Amino acid sequence: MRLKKIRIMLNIKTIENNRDYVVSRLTVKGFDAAGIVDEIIETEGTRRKKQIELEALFAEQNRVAKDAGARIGILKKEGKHEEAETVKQNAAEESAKFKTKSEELETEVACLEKQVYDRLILLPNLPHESVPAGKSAENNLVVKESGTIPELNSGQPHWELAAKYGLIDFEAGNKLTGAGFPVYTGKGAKLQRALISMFLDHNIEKGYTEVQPPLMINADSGFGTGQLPDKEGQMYHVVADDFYLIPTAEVPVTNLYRNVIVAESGLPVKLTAYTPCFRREAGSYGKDVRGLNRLHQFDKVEIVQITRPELSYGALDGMVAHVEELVRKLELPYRILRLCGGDISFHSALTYDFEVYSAAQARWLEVSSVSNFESFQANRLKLRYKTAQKKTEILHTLNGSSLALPRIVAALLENNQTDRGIIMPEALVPYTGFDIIS
RNA sequence: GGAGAAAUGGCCGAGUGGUCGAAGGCGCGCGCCUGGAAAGUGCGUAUACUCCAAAAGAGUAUCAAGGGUUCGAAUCCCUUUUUCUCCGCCA
Repeated sequence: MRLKKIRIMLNIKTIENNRDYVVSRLTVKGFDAAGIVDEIIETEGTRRKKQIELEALFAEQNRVAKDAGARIGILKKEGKHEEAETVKQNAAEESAKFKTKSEELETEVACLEKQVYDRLILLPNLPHESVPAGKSAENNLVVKESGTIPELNSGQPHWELAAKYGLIDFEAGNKLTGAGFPVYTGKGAKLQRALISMFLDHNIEKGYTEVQPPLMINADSGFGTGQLPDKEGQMYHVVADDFYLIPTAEVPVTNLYRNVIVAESGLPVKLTAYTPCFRREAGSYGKDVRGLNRLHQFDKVEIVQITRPELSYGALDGMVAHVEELVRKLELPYRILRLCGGDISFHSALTYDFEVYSAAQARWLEVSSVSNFESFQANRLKLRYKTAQKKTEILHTLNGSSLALPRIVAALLENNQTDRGIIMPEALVPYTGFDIIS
């Protein structure tokens, strides 16, 4: 007998038991869920009823087959083949009574199941209570601002500085691939490597284990962390083998724990990974894509944590503090935002963004995004843990950038430019091997 | 890329159409034995979902994944994936 397992994406139970709460929370994200939620609850109710009926039919069929099987086994051993044949035919007849009905029900259940599933994946994660209301980035809440914004007399933007000092060749990237794929050269290349090493060391020091994951993932992984199906167009798709280029290390690293039941003693899981990230960024334009501001390929060091549900917000605070420390080491003026409902991502419950000030462009640039996904990803991933009492419980996943390189480089170049050249922050010098770019 | 072999529970490993959700062993848990331990010995040891107020109990599904044949599939057939051996290619 075959019955497809229901793929629990989100907790249907949560939706059923807290219908109004779910709907009202999702309005914070500007999402009108009432219709979908009601459909889910209704369809799921029907599905469950049919499912119970179906299982009862299967039980009958199994009973018939098992009884017959037991008798046939004995008869055959005794060499009574004719009697065995009779038992066989009786079983076939008896079973036929249930067959038609169960096949019909089976189709029906599969259909209902798909209906529920199709609607379930449309629902974003519920935002945390502290997520401010608001439609766009303007409504994000600045929770902290720190550092001094340098006063430049004749500040050049980073793309000019990059050309002046021979750090980045955007033209060459255009030739090799296309816009958004820069070529780093000389001290520019070394600076990349230095930042990556510094960031990784900082994370390792704080108990994160370094991982080097694949840069391509399959569809299951894309689904597990929520890139699929709703963000399909943002990933590069390798058609010949049906792989996707990772948009962030979060995807392969978190998916290490897809379909895993972790022992409670193994928690929290803390991983860090450096990878290039590939994003199609369809629909971007203007000053947002100038220079390093928005690229199709960029470098990022990521941190991922997996914790027990009751500890996830403590872990989120810890990660924010951790990233803040790193930004301070770079001596960049920064601010921390709590994203409002309209700006927070589909799968996040609470997100803090870090922005550094880019002096020559006179604007804030996002360099890190630290989020708690609560059980949203874990549900998709089927990521759970065993309690000391041997109960299986869902986990929470979190991740953050620590840090994304391009805009850090942009800010470093712009903010630290002097007549003599670009001064490196002290903490970075052991990694670059030079203290000034001139 | 070609040819062959294989995939079984936490691990090892038996099982080629029927009393099989799966022998046996290891590991693990709880007892007994012991002054204590080891050895020995007894019992128990997968996951998900559902029914039930809950417990007890029961049902369904799962032997790489998906599909098929059959009254009945770990076992037969098809597809896919992965692993091993040989050949080819290669950093």
